[in-house]
This record gives sequence, C-alpha cells and structure tokens, in this order.
Amino acid sequence: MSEYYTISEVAARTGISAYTLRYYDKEGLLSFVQRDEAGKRMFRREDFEPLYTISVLKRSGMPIKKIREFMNLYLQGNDTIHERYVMFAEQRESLLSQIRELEAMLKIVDYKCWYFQEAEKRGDINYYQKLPKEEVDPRITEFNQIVDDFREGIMESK
Amino acid sequence: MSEYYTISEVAARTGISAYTLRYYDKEGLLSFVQRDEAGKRMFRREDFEPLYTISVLKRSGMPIKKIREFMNLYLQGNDTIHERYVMFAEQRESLLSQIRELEAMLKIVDYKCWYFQEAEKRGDINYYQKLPKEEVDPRITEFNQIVDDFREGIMESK
DNA sequence: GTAGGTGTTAGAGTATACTCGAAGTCAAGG
DNA sequence: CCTTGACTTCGAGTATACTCTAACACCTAC
Repeated sequence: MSEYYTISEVAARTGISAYTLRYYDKEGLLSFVQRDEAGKRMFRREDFEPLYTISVLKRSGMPIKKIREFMNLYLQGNDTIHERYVMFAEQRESLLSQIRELEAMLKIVDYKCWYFQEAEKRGDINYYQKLPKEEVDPRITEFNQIVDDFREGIMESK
Repeated sequence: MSEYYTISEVAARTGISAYTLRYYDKEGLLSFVQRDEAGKRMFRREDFEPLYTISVLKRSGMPIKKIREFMNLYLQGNDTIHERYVMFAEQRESLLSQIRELEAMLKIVDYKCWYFQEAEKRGDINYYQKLPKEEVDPRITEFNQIVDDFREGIMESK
C-alpha cells in the first residue's frame, strides 16, 4: 500500500480533474498538500478530508475566494475553530435560501407544466381567455396575479 | 395611463437592469418587444409575462442560450406548445436534482456546524480521536465513512 | 540511451453572464 | 436655440471558474 497519492490518483478518485486541482492549488486552496524533492504533490490519506470539505463548499455554491479563506483558517488549527463554525453556519443559511429559491421556481415550473398540458389539449396557448370567468381554473388566476405583481414591481420577498 | 413602458421603467419594476435587458435582447431573448419609429423599445403590458418566464427560467439555472430556444418557440405560438411543455418538464427535473444536491450539501454542512460546536467546547478539532471508540458519536463515524468513500472513489450517486 | 509516461510551471484561451463606456439620436423644457 | 436626459448601438472590460498548451523535468522499461 502506497503512502501517498499522485495528482492523477486523486483526480480519478474524487472526480476533480488534475487541471482543476492544480488551479485550486494556485488559488491557495491546497496549501496543506506536501511536495517531494522534485516538487511533485504528494497527497496523504488525511488530505482527503479537507479535499472533501472543499468539494462540499464548492457544491454549496461558495466561491473559490471564500473557500480559500476557510482553508487559511484550517491551516491555523485549533485557534480558528470558532471562525470556521461561523463560516459553516453562514453557508447553512445560504443553502437554505438557495433551496427556498429553487422550490419557489419549482412551483412555477410545475404550474407551467400543467398549463401547457391543458393548452396542448385545446391547441391554444390562450384558451382560458375564451372561457367565462367562472370556468377559469384558479391556478391560472393566481399565476396571472403573480405576473401582474411582477409588472407592478411587487417582488415576492427575496 | 401610458400604453407602453420604457426600458428603464421595466428595469425599475422587474429588478433586471437596463443593461441586462439590452443584453438579453442582443442574445435574442426579447424579440417580442416592439420598437417605435426612433428605434426605442416599447414594452407592452402583455410583454411582462414572457419577461417573467425568462426570469423564472434564469433563476432556475437555465443558460441564456436555452432560454433563447424557448423564446423562439414562444414566438411561433400554438404550433410549439408541445415543445415548450417538454422544456418545462425537463427544467422541472433539473430543479428537482438541483434541490436534491443542495439538500445533500445541507446535511453535511449541518453536521459540520454540530461538529465544530463540539470541537469548540473541547478546544480541539480532533477531540474524538482521543475518546474510546464506544464514546465516539455515531455521526462522526458516519461522516468519516463518507470521507473514506470519497478517498476510495465511491461516489454518492450523483 | 531513448521513448513513454508521469509530473511541474506560467500563461493563454474558453465560456458565461453581465457591466459599462463612447458616441450618437431625439424630444421636451427653459 | 440649446441643454438635459433618456434612449440607441457597438464593442470593450470584468469576474468566475475552469481548461488547456508549451516547455521542461524526472523515472522506468526496453
């Protein structure tokens, strides 16, 4: 069993390309990686944990610069536990708001899927305009209200 | 009450800057917008619906090029209802997988928040390594297993 | 000893989505 | 009449995150 992993081994295992790993290093994300006499990166077993953390932060939408800040705190060890906790707590809030945003978009896209199916049945994208008011599905009225608010500059929280 | 809206009125109401609206137009997203004799864009009341749709698709993570495709179908009216339905259905799947991904990240960030609080109490980021095996919280064991899988190249679905 | 395969670096190129500057048009108000 | 302000276009600049090329350094196998 080899003590160290080369960049291409790490790339193959993590799904992060060697190019990207070198880019992350250049950007100061991989300062914890050791080098051999020739200057080659030698990834240790324990290096996969910070690597995984980088991957999680990136997939959470954190920009590289902020991940670098985090990694700088990581390098300083026990003195920065609190600061790192704060960063995770903030990222948690960011994730929650991203999820809320996507769920709001999902609701509208769900409506659009339904509406387009109804329109397809009738062969007319504006079929509801030809119906008497009381036969118009409330979902349509509700959506039109959202669009009216959009036109009037009434933003849905956000 | 004015019949038409200028670009800056639309910008103020929708929160999309005039620069961005012109960029969208250049990219073929706003072909439905009329112009006056002087070449100025005249947004009609009804134009806010496609504008809202563009906003929703963008906030759903759809790239501009694909939104353009959608808008080209929109311009063709009733003949493209089915194709547009398909695009919404695909976007719905995309949203669901984005939400699943962020929820998976949230779980890990939640764990990190908890772990860093525990570590802060003890003033040691690796406190659990000094505990007897049976006193280590199962959440820690579980997380370490995820990192082990990451190192072994065992991807969590995705 | 030399070809192949790995690694290194610096720096250029790509893609996406804006964001802005410059120069010009046009209509209304002082 | 002329300035002001809102609009126009074209094209350049910015930011982010890669993605790749070029030139070179090693080590191993034939």
